[in-house]
Amino acid sequence: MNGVRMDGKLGARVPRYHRIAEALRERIGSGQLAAGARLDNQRKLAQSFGVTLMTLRQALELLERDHLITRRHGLGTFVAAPSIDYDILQLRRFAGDLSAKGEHVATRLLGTRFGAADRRVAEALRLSPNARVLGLERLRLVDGHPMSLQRSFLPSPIGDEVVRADLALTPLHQVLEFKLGVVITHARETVSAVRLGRREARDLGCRAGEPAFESERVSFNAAGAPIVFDRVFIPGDRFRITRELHYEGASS
Amino acid sequence: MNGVRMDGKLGARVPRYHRIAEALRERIGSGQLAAGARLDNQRKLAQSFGVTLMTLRQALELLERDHLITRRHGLGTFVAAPSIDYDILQLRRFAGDLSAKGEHVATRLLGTRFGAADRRVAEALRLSPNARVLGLERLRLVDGHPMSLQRSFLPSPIGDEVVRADLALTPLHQVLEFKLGVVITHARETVSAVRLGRREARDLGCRAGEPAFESERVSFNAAGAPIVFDRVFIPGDRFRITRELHYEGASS
DNA sequence: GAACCTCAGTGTTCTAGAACTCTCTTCCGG
DNA sequence: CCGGAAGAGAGTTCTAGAACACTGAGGTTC
Repeated sequence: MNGVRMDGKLGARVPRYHRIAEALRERIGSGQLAAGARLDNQRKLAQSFGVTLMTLRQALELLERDHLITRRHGLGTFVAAPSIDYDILQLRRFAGDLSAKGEHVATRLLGTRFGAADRRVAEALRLSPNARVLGLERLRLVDGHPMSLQRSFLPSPIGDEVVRADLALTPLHQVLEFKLGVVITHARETVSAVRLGRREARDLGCRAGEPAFESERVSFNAAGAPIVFDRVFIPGDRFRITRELHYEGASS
Repeated sequence: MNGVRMDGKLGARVPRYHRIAEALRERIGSGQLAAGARLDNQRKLAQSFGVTLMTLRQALELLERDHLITRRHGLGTFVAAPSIDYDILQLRRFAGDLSAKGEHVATRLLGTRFGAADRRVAEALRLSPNARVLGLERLRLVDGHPMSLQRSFLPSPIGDEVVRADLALTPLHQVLEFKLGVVITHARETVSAVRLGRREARDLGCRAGEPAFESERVSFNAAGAPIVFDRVFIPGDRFRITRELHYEGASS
């Protein structure tokens, strides 16, 4: 990173197996290798990349660690169903979380609209029912595939400012922080398992009735005032929550 | 050829590099290798275990993935600082310990049975596929209503002991701790959203196809050996995950 | 029909090196 | 005193196999 290797001769000192993994990642990302498809067997792959079996396997190792493929002894190597681990212990935000794993994350703004808050939104934001709020609808894409549908609601004073920013380019939390000086310090999140509604399913490119996570989150600033309410839908086959638990019991 | 242990059929066939990782894990766990200590260099370690560098490195790979060691190019291999995750530790279990909330919780034992481990179970418990495991099926009732269906799997040596206890009366973790001296110190849990199968729905008293949480958990003892695998189903309308998030001054 | 056997295809483990890179220390020339 | 060169010690990448183990399919036997 810092040590800039500009000396042309070596240039790319990326290990062979990294490059192979990259090439395969490409094939998977581009759809050339669809989810569930079986790759060539390892010996063939090794030969086609001109490396040893061991080297190829190192590449597969990388991909498996990222859940891009699964290997099954005696059967073959398969493109994994797209599914993402959300390490619930890491409080990093969604986008940051995934990009840390080397996936390409994009956000598509589906629309913004002022309207009346529904009951849950009003309650969460401590507004009177039917108060005017700004609603944002965004689709998160991971490697080009829809991952989650996010509906955010902001109280109209804040919303008035936010709506002037280019949300297609600037993440919401940056708009809040740098344009409005509002910093989110904590949040409360509730996750439940639901059936996808028709509209949500359409936007997410799957069938209505599919099981999904629904996460409702209220974010607060340091003063404890609610700033934004998010409702996120994530199809169950594209997402997992993992966490580590530590039981202390021993010394008590 | 090399000391292959042909003992019986159970648990044999553990790859060399797994055993080496286990041995090192032991040294680290016992304090023989303190945090921050540098291990022998890889070639020496390989020699002392009587394997090739490549094989030894596979063992180190495992340990690094578990954050037990860190490797630094040009410097050496070090026992990792026990840094990770002090804070958030919600020690309560995901599906357990609802009793903390004052509800009346009961457990009904639906059945116990020895059988062959399925792929996920075998993998999680590090057994060979189709190894014999004890399966327990339990229904958790909160205030008399079915809340969750829990299927637990234990390796047969442990299962043999467990099955003699009166699980209708004694919680599993107590049986493990007081009858077998096995203490669960940590676990890894993965939660996904699924559709309930017919059998599960029947036991839980709801309709097949309903959205539900599925939690898979592997519990480990202090030595890092997997002890029990749990698969829990909870209908989506009966349960929510709630958590508080605190964003530190991370400037990213 | 059920249970067993065998076999081809595929992933997994392991060997015995060789060459390379990275970090730090030491030493030499200025 | 400073700055670079040299070297030692450590991790990393890669080769060219060989032997082993798992899965599923298709026969064979009872």
